[in-house]
Amino acid sequence: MVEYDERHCMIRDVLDRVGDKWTLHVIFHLADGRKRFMELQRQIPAISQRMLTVTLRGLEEDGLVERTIYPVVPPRVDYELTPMGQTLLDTVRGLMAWTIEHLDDIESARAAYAARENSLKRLAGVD
Amino acid sequence: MVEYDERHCMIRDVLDRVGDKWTLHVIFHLADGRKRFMELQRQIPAISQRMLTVTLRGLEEDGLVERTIYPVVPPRVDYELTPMGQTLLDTVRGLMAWTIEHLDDIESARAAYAARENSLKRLAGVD
DNA sequence: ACGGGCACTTCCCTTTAGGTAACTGACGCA
DNA sequence: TGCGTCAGTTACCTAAAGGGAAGTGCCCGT
Repeated sequence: MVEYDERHCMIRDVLDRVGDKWTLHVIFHLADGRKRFMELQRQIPAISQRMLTVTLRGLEEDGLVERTIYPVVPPRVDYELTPMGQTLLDTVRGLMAWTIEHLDDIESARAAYAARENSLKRLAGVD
Repeated sequence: MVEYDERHCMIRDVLDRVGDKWTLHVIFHLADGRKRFMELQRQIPAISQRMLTVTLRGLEEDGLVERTIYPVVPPRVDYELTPMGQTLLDTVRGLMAWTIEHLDDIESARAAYAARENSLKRLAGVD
C-alpha cells in the first residue's frame, strides 16, 4: 500500500468516483441536458430518492455536476454536467462501446465456463 | 427495471465486471504478460489469497483471462489476458488517462465544496 | 381544510463485498 | 520426520453500500 505503483492507484481513484451503482446512470441521463431532481428520478425508475441525492451530492462534490437552486416554491433544483463531467461522459462512452461490442462474447464465455464446471463436477460426482 | 432503456443497463454490465476493488488491478498487472498466482499476489501486496482467486475466477468466467494449469508439483498455474481482455485493457487506459488528467481538478472541486459547506454551516450556527 | 408536488433528510434494516485465518495435498529438500 | 512451496478452499466476521418508509416545509389548487 505504501510503495505500490502509483499508476495502479489511479484506477481506484476513478472507480471510487464512478464505480458505484448509480453514478454512471445519472451521468448518462444528464448527457442530454440539465434536468431537475424529479425528472431524473422518473427516468431512472429503480433509484430511490435517497440514492439519487447521495449520488448527485457526490458528483457535485467532485465538480462533475453543477447544482442550481431556484429559490421558488415549490423548490426547483437543476443539475447539469460541468465541462469536466462532459469529458468524463465522453471517456465512459468508450467503456460502453466496449461492453456493447463484447456482451455476446462474455455471454458465451460464461456459458462455456459453466459447461466446463459442470463436466468437472460430474467427474467428481462419479468418482 | 423492466422497460428501462437498454443502453443504460450496459453501464451496469461493465461495472459488474470491472467495478470491484481488484479486477482492474489484476488486469493491469497482467498487461505485461502471463503471470502465475503467487507472482500476482506479490505484485499486488494488499490483496488476499481469497480475493485474488475470486477475482481471477471472475475474469476467467467472463473470458477476459485464460487460466493454464500445468499438472506438476508444486502446482503451477498461469494467467494471461485473452485478446478480449487486451481490448478491455486498452479501453480502460482511456479512463486512467482521464483520471490522471483531472485528479487536480477534482481535488480542488472537493476543497471548494467543503469550503461552501463550511460557510453554510457557519451561517446556520450563527442563526 | 385537505391533498398534492417538489426536493430533500432521517432512521433503520438487509445485503453484499471484502478481510482474516486456518486448512489441504502433493512433493522436494534437509 | 518435518518444514517449505504453490495454489488454492472453507468458514467466519465486519464494514460499507444500498433499500424502504416516513417525515419536513412551503405553497398552490379545489
